[in-house]
Amino acid sequence: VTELLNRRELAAWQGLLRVHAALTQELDAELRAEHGLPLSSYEVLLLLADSPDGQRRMSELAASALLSRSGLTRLVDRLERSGLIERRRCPDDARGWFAAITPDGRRAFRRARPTHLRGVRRLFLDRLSNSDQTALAAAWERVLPGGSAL
Amino acid sequence: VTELLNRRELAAWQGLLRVHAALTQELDAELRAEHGLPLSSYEVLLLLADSPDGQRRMSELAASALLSRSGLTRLVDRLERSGLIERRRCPDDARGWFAAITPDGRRAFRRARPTHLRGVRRLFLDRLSNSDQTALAAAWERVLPGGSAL
DNA sequence: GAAGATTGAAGACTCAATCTTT
DNA sequence: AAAGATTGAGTCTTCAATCTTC
Repeated sequence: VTELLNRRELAAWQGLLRVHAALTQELDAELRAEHGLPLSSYEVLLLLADSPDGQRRMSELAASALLSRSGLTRLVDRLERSGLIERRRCPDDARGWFAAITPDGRRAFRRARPTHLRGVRRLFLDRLSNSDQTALAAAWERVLPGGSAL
Repeated sequence: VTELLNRRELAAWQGLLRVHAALTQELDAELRAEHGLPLSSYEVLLLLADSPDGQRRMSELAASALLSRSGLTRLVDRLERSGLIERRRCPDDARGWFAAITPDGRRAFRRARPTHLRGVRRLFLDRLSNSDQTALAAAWERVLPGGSAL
């Protein structure tokens, strides 16, 4: 049989799964309860609010938001229906589209951001020392260098 | 405005999201391609194979598998349809049910385990030093003490 | 033919309501 | 009344196929 995981390996791996599940569930629930905004929608608004002109290509956005292309299409559909973003044709390439954040979208993002940041601090960052955080960041860089995909 | 995240905090938090997404997607794809077994199903088989008598209460299993009760009910439905596990009445408490792994389930698990372990090593553990792994394990313990829920 | 984006169909998950037993 | 488990309805996601433009 393939060598099983030892205690240290198991703790490192299973902990990642447990912590991710617990944190994303709780953060998603808080954003929905206080702002009617799922975590996935918040993340797209964040990416757009941080972009020059408040817009990004659909496929770029899919990669950054860790979603499939079709998954992003549906999510943008929902956000467009809510009036938080809008689609714009890409002038240089008629195949392409931008997703652009609207004024309503910026308002919703500004309101939701403190909730999210407080949550991330309370559930995650506040429980870690600075050197814990540095160690985590270094580990992530070794696992996925340069923030690349696999 | 609420204080934004600094570079270190952002790297620690965003890295967790990126690494989790990339790893679970790839591990799930490998298990499906080689054994027709989604990662969530593999995890339930693992929990049962490791249990005395190869069985666990439904609600215990839901908590361990990081799923809602109803989510686990559906997953057990699928695994029962595939013949990999079966439901058994709980003798002490007529409200309760056990999910029990079948001989076919044990075979499927034994075949899939090397694929999964190799994947976890290749994508995650092999890219980290022993002290990285120890640091991660310590961090998880601080974020979710005792492997508890929130 | 390949890339950007969308659609149809299906899978998987959650919440709230329900049923049964304690 | 509370706990274990399931169901119905709705949401979110993906894969494969499709359409359009490069």
